[in-house]
Amino acid sequence: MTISKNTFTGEYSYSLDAKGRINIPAKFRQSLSKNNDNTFVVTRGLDTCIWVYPIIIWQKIETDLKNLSALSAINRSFIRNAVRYAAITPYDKQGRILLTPSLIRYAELEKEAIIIGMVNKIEIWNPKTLYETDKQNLKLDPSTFEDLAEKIIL
Amino acid sequence: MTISKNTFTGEYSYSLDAKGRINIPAKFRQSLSKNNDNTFVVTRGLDTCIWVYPIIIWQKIETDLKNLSALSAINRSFIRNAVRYAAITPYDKQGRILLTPSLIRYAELEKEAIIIGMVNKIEIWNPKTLYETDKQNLKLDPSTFEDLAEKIIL
DNA sequence: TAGAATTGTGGGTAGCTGTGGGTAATTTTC
DNA sequence: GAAAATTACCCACAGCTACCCACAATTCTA
Repeated sequence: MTISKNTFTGEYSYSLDAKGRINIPAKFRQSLSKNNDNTFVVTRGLDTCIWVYPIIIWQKIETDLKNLSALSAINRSFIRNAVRYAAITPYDKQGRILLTPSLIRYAELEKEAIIIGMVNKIEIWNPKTLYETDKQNLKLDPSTFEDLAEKIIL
Repeated sequence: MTISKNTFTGEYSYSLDAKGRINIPAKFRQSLSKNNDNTFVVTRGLDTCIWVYPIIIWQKIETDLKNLSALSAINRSFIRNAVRYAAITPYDKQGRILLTPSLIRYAELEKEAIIIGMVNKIEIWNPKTLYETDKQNLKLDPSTFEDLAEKIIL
């Protein structure tokens, strides 16, 4: 396997079932490194979607958060917002993870869902919301994209 | 099991009963390392909430406190608050801990309570108070938030 | 191309979880 | 020292979750 571990690309259409479970594409599961213990962490994304991390990546975030002093009110608020909506979910024998009702509400998920590989994390979207967000983003300053493209691609 | 011990994430709604008992989410109890002996330490939080530590973590904090300079006013008041109201509470067969009347009053707790995993500790809130505190925190310096987010999440 | 293996989706059930309440032991009060 | 109040420990039970199995559709393979 030459493809690097814990890296996700591509877009897939999956369905959320009545119990709040959703399948993670087999390709994504196969990309997980062994030490992830078949486990993801789900949390609120910055857009109207759910972010899914391999637990190994999330543990790095946890460690950093542990090192913030609780004496500062800003730190406390930051930690609270960062971890409040996070849930650790190992996937079952069929490769599905369980989403919390709170996250499903936040991402406005119904039955149909789009799963997108975002390199080091995965996003889960309601197709309609994704379409609307894409449309909005087209209006953003294109030069910003060019700056990013130069930094990353070149 | 690669999932780290004594680490708590997520938000849950639980109820405080007439005897001052409250359930600790099963997931949090399962995250406790064996040497905690099914026991937590509860004390006043720096916000209007109750802080709950695994006893092992609390012992580490006590040691650190002893090493803090007694000269600094903030340290003195922190020590006074943290230690003075601390109570050791093992959880019962149903997974509940007993809160002291003094702590219940301090956190303005009524029947409904929100329990938040804060990585290395747990917070217990009155939902209303939490909502108000959230609103207040929006007024904190946003640039600090962004700095933290860039350092930690990316 | 046909068979085998894998993948995505749905559903059933045993056991666990959260919540309330009871009772015996212990402490407090007069 | 007895009565009252409090505490610690136990049981009950409804609702939910984790785990299991089934099966159709798709992909792989020889």
